[in-house]
Amino acid sequence: MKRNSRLSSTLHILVHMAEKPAQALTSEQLATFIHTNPVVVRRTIAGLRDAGIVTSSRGHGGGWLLGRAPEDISLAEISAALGETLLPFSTEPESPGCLVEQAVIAVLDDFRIAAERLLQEKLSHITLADLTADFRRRYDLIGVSSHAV
Amino acid sequence: MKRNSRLSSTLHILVHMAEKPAQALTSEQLATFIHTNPVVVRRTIAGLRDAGIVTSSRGHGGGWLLGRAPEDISLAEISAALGETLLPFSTEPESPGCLVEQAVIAVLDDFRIAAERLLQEKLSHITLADLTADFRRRYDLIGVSSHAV
DNA sequence: TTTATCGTAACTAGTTAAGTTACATGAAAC
DNA sequence: GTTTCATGTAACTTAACTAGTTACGATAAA
Repeated sequence: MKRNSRLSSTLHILVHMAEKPAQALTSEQLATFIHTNPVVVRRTIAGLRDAGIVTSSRGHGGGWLLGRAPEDISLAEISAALGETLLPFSTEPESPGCLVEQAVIAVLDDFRIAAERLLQEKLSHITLADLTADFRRRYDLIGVSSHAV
Repeated sequence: MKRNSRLSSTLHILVHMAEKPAQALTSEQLATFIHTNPVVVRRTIAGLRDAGIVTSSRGHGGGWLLGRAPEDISLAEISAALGETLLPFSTEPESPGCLVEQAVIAVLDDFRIAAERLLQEKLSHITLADLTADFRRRYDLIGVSSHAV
């Protein structure tokens, strides 16, 4: 799993879970999907469990399941549950008392807050169901072309 | 200079330059503003010179000057010149051929492109002049309160 | 009781970016 | 023309972050 691909890796995992809604998938299985380690998976999606997006169960036959219907899981929630920051730049003061810095931070913070709200709004309209639908389309296309050839 | 604060540090520097439009400021001076090393400054704002946002001159009396009026320098240009990525997540394929991944990347890429355009648009409306104006307001406020006390 | 699974702490390794040193290049001042 | 002051840049060091790994306790089904 590369740097900065936690969101896409997590979505990858979730689509697989959505495709097998009745079957608990183990961290081991999920890890193979994104070519990584089971512990990394558990660590990465621990936040999703806390947010109710997925559930986990221990012991024999245990594993991971979606916590609710794919239509009710938005990318905004997933991103937030991962603790991802939408905008990469920081606005932490480094020279408290410097008026120039204060002005810079004020303007940048205004932008950051507005931008974050905007991105969150956009992400809240994309659901896991949209992703599975897109996957299904691709899957069916391959099927058709296989028949054709 | 902390991680991820290249944009705000650079803006800090630029406001100082805008406040002394006739005086070439050395990397040494700029470095003290943001508590770092002259070489780090040169490296950081090298891209701004290539973009014409600032100019530099060597030798005795040399240093850095704004390349044009603060009203004509937008945060969008500055951010771009720094090589900053507005959105932090990657959409690089890691399992080419996996339809799930393709679906995830497709949806995420659509979002990323739209979001980037949106952020850039917003940033293009904020200029260095806005920052200096904000600084001036704060500066004058302090002055007034000093008089009052 | 055994086996399969998650939860989590602790450590290792790889990557990135800042910080630093060193020196060549260029331009003004004397 | 020599000295001084600046940038440009390569090369190295250091610090921080994060993925990856190992280990083991807790839990639940067979």
